[in-house]
Amino acid sequence: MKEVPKPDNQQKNLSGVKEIAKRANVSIATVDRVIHNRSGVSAKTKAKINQIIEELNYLPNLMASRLALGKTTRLAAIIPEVTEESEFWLAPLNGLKRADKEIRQFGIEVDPFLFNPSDRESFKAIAKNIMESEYDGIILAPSFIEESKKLLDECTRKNIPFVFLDSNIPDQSNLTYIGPPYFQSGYVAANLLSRRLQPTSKLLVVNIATESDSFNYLQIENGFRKYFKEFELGCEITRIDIRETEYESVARYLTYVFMFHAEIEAVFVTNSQVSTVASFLYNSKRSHVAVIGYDYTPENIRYLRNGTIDFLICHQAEDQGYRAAMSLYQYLVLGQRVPKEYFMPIDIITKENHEYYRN
Amino acid sequence: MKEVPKPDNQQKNLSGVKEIAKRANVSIATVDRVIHNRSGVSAKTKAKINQIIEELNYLPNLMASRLALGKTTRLAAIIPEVTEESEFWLAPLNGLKRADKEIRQFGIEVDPFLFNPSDRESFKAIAKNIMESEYDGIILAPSFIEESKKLLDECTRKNIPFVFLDSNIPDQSNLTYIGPPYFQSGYVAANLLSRRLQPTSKLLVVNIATESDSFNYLQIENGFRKYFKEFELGCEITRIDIRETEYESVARYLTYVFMFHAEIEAVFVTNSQVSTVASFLYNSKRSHVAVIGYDYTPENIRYLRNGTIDFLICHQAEDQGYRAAMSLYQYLVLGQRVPKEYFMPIDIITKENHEYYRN
DNA sequence: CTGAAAGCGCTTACAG
DNA sequence: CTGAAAGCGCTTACAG
Repeated sequence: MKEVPKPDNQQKNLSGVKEIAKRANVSIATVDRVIHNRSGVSAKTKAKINQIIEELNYLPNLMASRLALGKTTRLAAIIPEVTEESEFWLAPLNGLKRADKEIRQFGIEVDPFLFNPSDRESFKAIAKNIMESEYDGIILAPSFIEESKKLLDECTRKNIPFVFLDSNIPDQSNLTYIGPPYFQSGYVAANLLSRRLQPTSKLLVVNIATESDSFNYLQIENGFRKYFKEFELGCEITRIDIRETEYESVARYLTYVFMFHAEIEAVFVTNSQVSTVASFLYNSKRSHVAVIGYDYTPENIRYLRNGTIDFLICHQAEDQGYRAAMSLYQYLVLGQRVPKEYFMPIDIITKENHEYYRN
Repeated sequence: MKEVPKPDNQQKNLSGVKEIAKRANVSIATVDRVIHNRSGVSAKTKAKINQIIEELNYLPNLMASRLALGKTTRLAAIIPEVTEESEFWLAPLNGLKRADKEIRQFGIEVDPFLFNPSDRESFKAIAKNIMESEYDGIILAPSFIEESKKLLDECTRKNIPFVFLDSNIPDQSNLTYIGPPYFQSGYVAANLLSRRLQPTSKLLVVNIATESDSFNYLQIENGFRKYFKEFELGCEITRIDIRETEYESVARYLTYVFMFHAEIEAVFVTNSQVSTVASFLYNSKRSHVAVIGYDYTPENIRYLRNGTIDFLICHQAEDQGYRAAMSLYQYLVLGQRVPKEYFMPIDIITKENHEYYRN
């Protein structure tokens, strides 16, 4: 059908700045001023142009706009570095990179800055660096609350939008929060575990974390307990906080706990450190204990596959990074509105479905 | 910091067609010819230009290219219409619309065409229509196999890329398949049900579908049975095919089945019609029967919430539509390679996590 | 086989 | 307060 000559370029773009200018009897420069609400246009012509814009249902051509602007919008993403204890953060980082790759050609750049999650100073140094570098938007995993707030106050003053990634600080002027609904997530964990329990079973809740003000686990635990209360399950819940992440320390604590509570039938680990607990249970031949925890990390998947971990709850970590960047893009570049919160789904990962999961 | 004058435009783009042209001592028109592999360039200059492109690590500016091209790429999406029995298709349709909205500004347009899934003729009519309309790419839910093949042969002849959505036809020259891994999905269903069963339990597999050559359910059932075989679970599996979708017909069949197999403890419905079965079980007060089925439709969610359905397996139907369109965009516009298969995750939806699910 | 020129739709100094 | 003109990086007739 290629040979059929198509009468193509007779109708030129009937709703560009040119057309508006023509109809309003002004130059395109003036139209441009009105479109961007810049000063220096008489109220009268401004009104006229705006009316024509309405009539024409004008939408600016984004490609042309970006091309002419020629400037690049820069986003800084501040997240924990990826180490053995924070393997989780590989996925959000990948999501940020995917976003960068996708929108770079439209003049948006995403620069990741990785801080050491057990070192406040490393965070401060990065925050300082960023504030000196004139970024147009910030993506932030607010592990260190006070330090984060300081940074964000400055952003607010400079009118730089910022989004929270993976955990939220209430009452901030963030553009949006991209992350899990922690409370409900804990509730789901409880439900899954309860399917394996008797009303009289004993369970253990384990929180393993070093530094960081992370309060996510509190919401998780609240959701978890809510479930047992709601259904009046009489399970005895022991909880333990471990401030070290190495296997030896964790094993020592757990050995101690199991000494006093040998009948524990189920363990809930409130974050991705679940593989360490699984490792302990595996090594100490406690295969009957049901285990549930968080996140799609290689170690966790290993223990999911060998049956030590029964469920992993995941929140599409890669997508969190991607969406965090994209919401700034939507806001800054496309001028779209962005919902104040974007909750990730609560994904249930088992041995059977894990291989098709896209973290 | 705005007042600091930035020495900006001194370094112009050092890797555009202009720069290449300068270095190669040719005009940008010639560079353009080489970039797009058009004929009419001497082997020698072609080689030289290609070398410079290498050196400069040149990547064309997509915005400028689309802007200059001025033409729009048109994608046709052929999927079942959304009716009471095919509510599933609302989500992929929404995904297609989301893609359209997102890439329209780059000159790509996604046109949905909805056929009646129980009327081959409606499909044929649409196929004919599309073949006459010069689309640049096709998204197809291949419910009617022979008719689809006819359409796709023509696409292949005309060199129009096409992608399969939600179900696959083997051995076709499709760009990609976007949809569930059906076999494994059935396997997961079996695993979930088996958690509720004794080794001697009886179960029922129900397939409800009218017309359409859909063979997805076969893979699902194979995966389902594989699980029971693999773990040597002695459960007796009854299966039933119902070629009507109205409640009355389904209820009649099921009444009959339960007459002979009163002890059925679990039902697996191989598609989104699970709400009809749930409705029957609910009405006949068989709340002890475990139920699992497919898809996040309003009716299904209703029965998930009231506890009749225990699990829904979902495959991110909205995203399927979105990704189907985006893979054609990637291929046609961005010139990227696209994986031959993109399997959706196997999502497990329960009463507890459904409200955060993004279908 | 090759190049000069106009143009895509918007933006931005600059001059008035 | 307003406009003419050059330019963003690429594409496309058209002329040679």
